[in-house]
Parts: sequence; structure tokens; C-alpha cells
Amino acid sequence: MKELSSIFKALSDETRLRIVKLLENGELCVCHIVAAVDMSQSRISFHLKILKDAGLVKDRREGRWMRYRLNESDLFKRLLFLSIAERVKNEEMAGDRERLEAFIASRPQEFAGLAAACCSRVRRKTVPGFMFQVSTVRLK
Amino acid sequence: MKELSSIFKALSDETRLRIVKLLENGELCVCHIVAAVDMSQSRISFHLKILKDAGLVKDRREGRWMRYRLNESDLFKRLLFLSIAERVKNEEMAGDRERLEAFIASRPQEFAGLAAACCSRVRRKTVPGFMFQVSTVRLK
DNA sequence: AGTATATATCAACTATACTTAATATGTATA
DNA sequence: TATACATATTAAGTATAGTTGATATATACT
Repeated sequence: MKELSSIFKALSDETRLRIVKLLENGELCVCHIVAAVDMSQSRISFHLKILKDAGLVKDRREGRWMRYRLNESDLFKRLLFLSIAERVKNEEMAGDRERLEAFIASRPQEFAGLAAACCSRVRRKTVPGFMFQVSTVRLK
Repeated sequence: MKELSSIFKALSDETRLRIVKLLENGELCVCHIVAAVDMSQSRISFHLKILKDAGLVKDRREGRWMRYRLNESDLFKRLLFLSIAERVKNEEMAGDRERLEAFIASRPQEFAGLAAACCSRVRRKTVPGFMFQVSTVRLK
């Protein structure tokens, strides 16, 4: 029962539903999701952790990126993803998709293969400005 | 999206999952649920309200009782109820079912038709003691 | 080695959810 | 109409979840 309630809890937050809906079209890395939903990186990492702990997403490292994807390993979860796909309207996701495509378009060499899969039906736009940590100074 | 997240939120609490699972076999009134899950009446009313606000249950008054039942009006909700029915194991519900049957058995005249439907596969037990409000003095 | 990028984690804070005890409201019944 | 029963609501407290800003860690590149 605890596992089940934690799955529902993971899906009970609108930010996390947006993330699930974004992942509908395939793998994304954290920076894509941050750009798409336009929230702080720590906030997105927090929500991804909850989705991961509930078994709803899987991650894998690829170079310096962490790629997240839906965990379609069991029928119940697939059912939930389908329901979310159907019930979260595309109009609600228009902004997210636009920002996502803009982000991908802004670095064509790095995320070459992703644009087509993720953003098919959205038009181009300029890159929003993100403020990332400028540098990390390592202590000895 | 808000409606969807509120449905998941309503199902994200173990007490509410127990209630949904109890309602699997048909209508129950609040006092049954209170007896079955063995929690305070106000606490159960609180959780029922959340299930109701999310559109997962419907209620109707019958004399002094409020009867609650699952709202099976759309496919998605049915799907959720089926998943819950399947994934919440009967062992986890044994105590609830026992207390429910005991409660119904303790007042055979009032809840005549319900016992068979609700508690088929559970054995008898004595009545637990409930402390209800003794009386209400009305102010003028 | 030093610097940059990408992501995770942590501590402090704010917001939301849940619980409890008390009391109010609605209905039946003497 | 006074009393009892069934349920809802409320206020106050406690617990959990979500946010923010800072910093840590991991990888890549020079």
C-alpha cells in the first residue's frame, strides 16, 4: 500500500505532471527540463528525485548529462502515463514545449538528435537567458 | 492539470486508499468506515471530503446516515479503482474487514442488507467499543 | 592541475496536509 | 420539544512537502 500511495503522491504535483508529460516524447536531460518548465535546477532535481524514488522514471548518465526517461516497465505505470498524456492538454504544455525547443535550438551541436523527437509541432523562438552557476572552485 | 493532480493527491494517502478499498464492495456509511479503519470520526470525515472534492466518491443521505460510494462515472476513475483493488493486498485489509463485519454484526436491525455484501470472507468477532459524542445540547 | 558545465544535496524557510478535540448541524424519536 | 444519534466543521497543533540559495560532486576540456 505504501508503494502505491507513493506513486500517487509523486503524481500529485503539477510540476511533476509537467515533467512526466515532457518525457512522453522520449529521454531528456535535466537541463532540458529546467529550460522547459523554467524553474530552478535544484527544484527540478528535487522533483525528479521524487519521481525516481516512486519508480516512475529512470536515469542514466551520459557524459556530463543525466538523462531521464519514463519507466515503462509495468503495465500499471504505462496506464498512468497514458492517462496523463491524454488528460494533460497540449495547450497547457505549449509554453513548456516552446521553451524546450528554443533551448535545444540554442545548442544544436550538443543535443543534435533530440529536437525532432521532442518538439515536433512547436515553432521556433529565441533562447531564454538562464543563470547557471558560473564556476566551481574546488577546495583542497 | 489541476483536476488530475487533485485526483492523484486524493489517492496519495494510505487512509484514503483503505477507504477506497473498503468501498470496493459497495456503499458504506461513515460509521462503518470509522469502525473499519478504527479512527476518529472527524478524521474520517476529513478524508472523505478530500475524496469527494476530487470526484472519487459520491454521497447521499439516508435518514441520519450518509452513505458513500465510489464514483464510477468515468473510465479513468474505474481504472484507478481497479488498480487499487488489485494492488492493495487483502492481507493488508484483513483488520479493516474484520472490524467492519463486527460493527455490522453488532447492529443487525439497522444495517440489515450490508453484511453479506461487505464482509463475505471474514470471520466473526466481538464489537469494539466506540466513544461517540454522548449528546448535543442545543443553544437557543 | 585548473576551469567550465551539469547535476545533486543541504540547511533554512514557507506552505500545505493531517490530526485532535471540541462543537455545530441535521435527522429521528420519545 | 428535548434528547440521542450520525456526521460535518472548525481551530489549534504537528508533520510533511516544496522552495530557495548556497555549495558539493561528477565529468569534460584546456
